[in-house]
Amino acid sequence: MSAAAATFAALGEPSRLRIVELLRTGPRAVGDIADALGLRQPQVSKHLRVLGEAGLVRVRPQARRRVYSLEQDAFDDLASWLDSFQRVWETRLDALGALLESGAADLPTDLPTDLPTDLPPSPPAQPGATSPTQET
Amino acid sequence: MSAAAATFAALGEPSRLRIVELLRTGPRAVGDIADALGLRQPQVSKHLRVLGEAGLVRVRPQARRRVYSLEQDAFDDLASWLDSFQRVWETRLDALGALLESGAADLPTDLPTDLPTDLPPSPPAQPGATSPTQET
DNA sequence: GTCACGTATTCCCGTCAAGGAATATGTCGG
DNA sequence: CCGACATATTCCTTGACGGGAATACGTGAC
Repeated sequence: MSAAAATFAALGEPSRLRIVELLRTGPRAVGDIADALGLRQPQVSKHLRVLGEAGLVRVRPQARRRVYSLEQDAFDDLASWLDSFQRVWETRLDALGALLESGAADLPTDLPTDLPTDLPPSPPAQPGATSPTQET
Repeated sequence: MSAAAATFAALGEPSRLRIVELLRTGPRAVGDIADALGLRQPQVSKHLRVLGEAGLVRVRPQARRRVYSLEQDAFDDLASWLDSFQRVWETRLDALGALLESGAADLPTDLPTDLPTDLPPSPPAQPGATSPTQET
């Protein structure tokens, strides 16, 4: 599994995502995380293990406690992965614009000129609103 | 499950991530995706459904085919989610800078850029690497 | 050494999701 | 209407994952 997929899989678990978002406010020990999120300590340890294997957190033993913090590099990698998508839109829109300006009204039929507009009755899902997915 | 978690979960499946990365090069019909990735058509349809419910792709019926393309909004949302993490580092670095300027500043400029509770400078973290536990 | 504390690991179990195969739905051409 | 093509859906099985409970490990205090 690609590293990116492992990263996404780790973040795809709600409890783990909450842990990551909590650590966004600063490093925390295992017990503190469990307390803050209302989770049990063993589950938190398990989740932290997965997050660690995905390179998302690092641990620093401090006396008897183990303080976890976010691993910046992982988020940098995520950002550059995302960047490779941002450029897609720009490139495609530029290409479309150039094509239109060049007087090419005879667009090939297989040219995807379908960026904007119509959306068939399918996924209204968007972060920030609950998806119509069958959620238990 | 938060919408962000659903998005990450969708991308956390290797085949789905490959589909998304393929669609980065432009819209594709289901059969073309299956052919390009060496997957079977029903599985591709299932994955596309999940991606659609996560708001990551949209579909445009075109004759007998259904052409899928990336949904830009989902990636914008991901980017802003990531930004909220980037600011963490900046904030801390700013705080560090402010601290230096505020008078305690006779420190060398090559001060290790550590977080609130000092970090040893050694981030070999690459996605797909090892656990954070100190392998002794 | 012994104990208490914090954390990691193990085992068990229920659930869920992914792949395979078969089939249903939908759409176009004749 | 019918057949061919493209895609979606269903059923089934199996493996992985998450939570609960109990326990092992490591470290500091006495």
